[in-house]
Amino acid sequence: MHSAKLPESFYLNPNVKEVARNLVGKVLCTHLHGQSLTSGLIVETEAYCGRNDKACHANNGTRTERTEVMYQRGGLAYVYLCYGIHHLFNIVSNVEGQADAVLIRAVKPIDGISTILQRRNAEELIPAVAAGPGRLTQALGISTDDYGTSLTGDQIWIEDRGSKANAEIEATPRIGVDYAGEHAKRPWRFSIKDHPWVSR
DNA sequence: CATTTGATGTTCT
DNA sequence: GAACATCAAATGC
Repeated sequence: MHSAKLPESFYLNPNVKEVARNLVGKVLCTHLHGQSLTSGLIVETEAYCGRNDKACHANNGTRTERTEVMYQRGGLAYVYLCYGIHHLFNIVSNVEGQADAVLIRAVKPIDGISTILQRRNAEELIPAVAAGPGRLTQALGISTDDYGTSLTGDQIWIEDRGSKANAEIEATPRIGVDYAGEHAKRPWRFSIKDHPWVSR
């Protein structure tokens, strides 16, 4: 079957929670550095809002070199280094000036399995290969070099392969943001219910 | 099993 | 100098 790359309009939605929920069940594809195409089914995302959300890097107009791309129009990649080791992949959403983004937390590999296993130095396809925000970036070859890459290009993009919409999506509190106080309890994490590839 | 700890480097105070 | 949207290996049951 022919798969459809999501258009820029998908990312311009001003409701970042809706974007995060809609991304669950889509397919994240990468074709980088002349290597094989790799892809994975998105099973878990988190929404970060630029206004009144202490967990967001660009909360309430905090504008730095690192977060600059979040203020651009939706449809760009926001990749940054976490804990000095892990590259975390986010999708910028909303229109220019509104710093919203969606963190991809887990995928289930579909295409380029052997390349993915090689990148992760793994033997077999188990959830530890790509269930986790630092893991899937390594599995798909994404790094901070890809900061600001447009998702309407041919390096990183997202497809709708018409996966079954009957999968139950649940909303739970975000992970690893306890420092954000009350905001950490917001149910802005979306995942496919009881899916074995959801992180933690 | 559960819990703890060390690795690692960029950003911001 | 502290904090940080994490992971994997080591330790304690």
